[in-house]
Amino acid sequence: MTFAQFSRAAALSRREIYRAIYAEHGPSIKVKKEKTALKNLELIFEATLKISNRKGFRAMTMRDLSQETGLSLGVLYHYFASKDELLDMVQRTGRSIAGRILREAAARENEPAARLRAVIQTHLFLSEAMQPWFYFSYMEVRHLGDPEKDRTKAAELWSEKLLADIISEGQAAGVFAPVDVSLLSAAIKAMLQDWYVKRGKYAKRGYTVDQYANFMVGLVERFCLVGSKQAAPRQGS
Amino acid sequence: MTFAQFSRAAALSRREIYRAIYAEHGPSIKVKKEKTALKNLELIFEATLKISNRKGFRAMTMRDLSQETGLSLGVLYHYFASKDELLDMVQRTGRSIAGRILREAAARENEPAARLRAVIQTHLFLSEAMQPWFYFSYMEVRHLGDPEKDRTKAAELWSEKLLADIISEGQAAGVFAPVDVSLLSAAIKAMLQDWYVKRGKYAKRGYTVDQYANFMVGLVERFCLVGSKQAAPRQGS
DNA sequence: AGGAAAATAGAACGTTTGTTCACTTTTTGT
DNA sequence: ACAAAAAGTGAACAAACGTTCTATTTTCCT
Repeated sequence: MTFAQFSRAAALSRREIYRAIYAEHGPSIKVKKEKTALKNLELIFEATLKISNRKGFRAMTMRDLSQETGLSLGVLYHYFASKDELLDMVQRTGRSIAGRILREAAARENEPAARLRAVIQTHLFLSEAMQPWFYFSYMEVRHLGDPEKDRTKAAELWSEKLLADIISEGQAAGVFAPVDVSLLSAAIKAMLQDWYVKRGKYAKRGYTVDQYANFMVGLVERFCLVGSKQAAPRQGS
Repeated sequence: MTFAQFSRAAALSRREIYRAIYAEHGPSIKVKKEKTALKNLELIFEATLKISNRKGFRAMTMRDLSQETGLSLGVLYHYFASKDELLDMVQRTGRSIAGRILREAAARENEPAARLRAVIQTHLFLSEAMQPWFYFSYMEVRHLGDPEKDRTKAAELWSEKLLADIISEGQAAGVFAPVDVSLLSAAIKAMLQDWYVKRGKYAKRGYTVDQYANFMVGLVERFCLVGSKQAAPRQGS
């Protein structure tokens, strides 16, 4: 699978995302007309990610947000009750989308090696398509209230366990070598996260997400695939 | 090398660290007697790392810092001119210590495979000994002013280039396979960072830094060492 | 076109923040 | 023991913040 194929397959249109937010947070949002609500929700979320990912959510002021969106302070508070609630909304939305797509990808394959490859690729493609969201979620966990913080950490552990289960299954089937499952899945997660946390670095060096995915899959398979081809791994692409 | 050996070898005594800070920031610090200066500097730095690493430097107030250190607001400002300068001081100190130790470790070995192993181990052991510092530096880059931010990023790229150069050298000597140098050194960095960013996760699972170091070295060597032993990698330790 | 409903604007308010400074307490040198 | 120097205190201040609210503009429906 390539990133281009993934983009076509995954239903990730912006319109739908904001429609889902509007539907879910209906009671909290004091705007009646869907058309203006969607337009402003997109403005607000986009600006929040842009400003926060530059200087941090805590350092972003409501006046920053007002200026960037072109909306007045009063209007902003028609979409959330407080700045903290805005933080929760961004967090929740990203998590629910990411969870859905990852679950679908893991269910599509059966054979352990293929499943492992699919989850790695899908995670990378997803974080590529939603980079600001992933970066935000990663950097702002500390500023969440306890309930939302717990949910975020649980989601991260869930995706790591998804990897661990696949590896364990492969070991039981004899296709993966008996490496330390917990450490290997943690290492895979670390590399997955690096793609969206250090996105700028990879862009500057001219790497595409497809190249990174190929490299990661090669690295992981060469480490734990039993009887992996001993030919030297290829460069980049 | 083990972490215990590293701890004994590296000169990392707290007294010396704060003496260096006091010596370097002499003109900015309005306290004449070295003894009280060192005592309070340690209180301030320790408290800054503790509070900031829980809720972020920006969210830490001077009153938080005053309460945690037991020093009054007025006294705090005898050690730095502003909150931003405190941020810079913490950042600079950690960077200079880390840079010195890494440089020494890289110079000690000659053969590429041994050097690579030494740099990985030293980086891990160092971040283990100074975990709060590393975590702080990683999470608060965004809140630095431009000059200090540039220096921090440069230091990170320097350590990545240190890895890349060792790998390139090993490839030229024929001991490393022709893998993508830039991607491999980036992946190594990602795993090194995961150790101190997710320190709590690994602690909860009962892993020591020595186990993590062995795993990482095994993973990397199995990926790029030409003619690496095909025996299945051992579990954990 | 005109009036009701929805959306928008931004001045104003109370809090919290970083920072200062006149003052008190402690330590030092003789 | 005592003055001078150093260290420490916390009330006070201005700026900046999140949030509210009334007044105004725009949109919608008939």
